[in-house]
Amino acid sequence: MGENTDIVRQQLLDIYQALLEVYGPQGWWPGEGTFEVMVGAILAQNTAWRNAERGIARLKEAGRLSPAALRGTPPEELEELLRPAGTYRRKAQRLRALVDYLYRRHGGEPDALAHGPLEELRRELLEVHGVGPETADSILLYATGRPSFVVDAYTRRLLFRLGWTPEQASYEDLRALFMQHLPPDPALFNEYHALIVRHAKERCRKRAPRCGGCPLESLCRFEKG
DNA sequence: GCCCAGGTGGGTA
DNA sequence: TACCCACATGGG
Repeated sequence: MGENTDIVRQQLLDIYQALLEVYGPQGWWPGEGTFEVMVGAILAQNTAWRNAERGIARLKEAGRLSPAALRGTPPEELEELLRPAGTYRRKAQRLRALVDYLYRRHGGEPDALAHGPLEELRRELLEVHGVGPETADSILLYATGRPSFVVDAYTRRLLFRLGWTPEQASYEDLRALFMQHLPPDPALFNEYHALIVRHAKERCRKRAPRCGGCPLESLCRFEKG
C-alpha cells in the first residue's frame, strides 16, 4: 500500500510497455476452445511448443479432443497419439487425471472454471497429479480467462537480471509480486507473460545472455558495468 | 553428438 | 529445505 507499491506497479508497467513496443502483441494462446488450451498446457510441459501442437493435432484428427472422448480413449491409444509431444506416457496420465478432475468436480465441463473463487480453483488444480503451478496458472489464464499470473523460468531469470528478486525466489513469491501490484486484468496478464517468453527467446537464453542494447536496459536496477 | 524446450513428481540427505 | 533425476520427442 502506499508509495512503494505504486512505484513497483509503475515499474512493472514500464517493463510491460517496453516489451510491448519492441515485440508487439503476441497473440497467446494459440488454441481454439477452453479444453484445447487446457490440453495444450499439459502437452507444453518442458516441451517445444511445436511438438505440443503436433500432439493436439493428432488428438483432434482422431476425434479425441474433448473431455468425453478423451476419457473413453484406451491408455495405449492415447499414448500413441501423444508420442510426438514427448514424455508421452506421463502426458497421457496427466491428461486423464485432468479429465477425471473435470468430471469429479465440474461435471466434465471445462468452462466451469471460468466462474467461482480463483484461488480455490487454483488449489483444486494443484491437487491434480501432473498439474503444477505453471500449468494451473496457464489453464486459469489462457483457457478460462482468469487473472492468474503465469510465472516460468524466463520470468525468474528476467526479474533476477533486472535486480528485482533473488535467483532462487519461489514460484509463489514471483506470482504474488505481479498479482499484488498489477490490476487483475486477464488481457494484461496474458500479454505480459507472452512478452516475457518472447523476450527470453530473443535475448535472454541461458547460454546467450545479450544484455547490451536490451530494451529493458534503462529499467535494470543493477549498475551498468 | 550435444543442448534445449511455454514442468512435474519422486527420491534422498 | 535443497538438490538430483526420469520423462522423451524433435529442432538448432
